Amino acid sequence: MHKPSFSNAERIWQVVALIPPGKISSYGVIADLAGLPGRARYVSRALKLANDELNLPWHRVLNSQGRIAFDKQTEAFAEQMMLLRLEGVDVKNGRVDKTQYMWQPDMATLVMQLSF
DNA sequence: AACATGACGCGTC
DNA sequence: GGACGCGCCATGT
Repeated sequence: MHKPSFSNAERIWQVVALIPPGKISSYGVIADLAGLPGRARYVSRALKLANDELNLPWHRVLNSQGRIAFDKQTEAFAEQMMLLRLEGVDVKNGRVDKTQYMWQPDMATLVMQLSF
């Protein structure tokens, strides 16, 4: 077997980087798109591990209910809500309307944009 | 090798 | 809605 070109974390980062401004996705969906079904938890871990200089749009990743995953009273929560609002996403009570904002990428385009 | 971590998801009550 | 249990598993120590 060949050594994989990218680690699981790197693949997750690649997918997150594709979420367009004004749209959101979820940990579970990102895991699926990265070829890691059932590993939503690893997406959160990978985001925590990511270098700031990657400039990932981490704020566009919410939980499966469209809610910000951080506790309401944390700095991270406030920052994520601010970043989302800056790009026009309506956040109410730490939650966004998934039917309105969920990123629904075209598969063919997605495949072309990913390196793995 | 064993163990804890992790910004999760889903079903059930 | 909320609380709880369980599945998930790469990574770091």
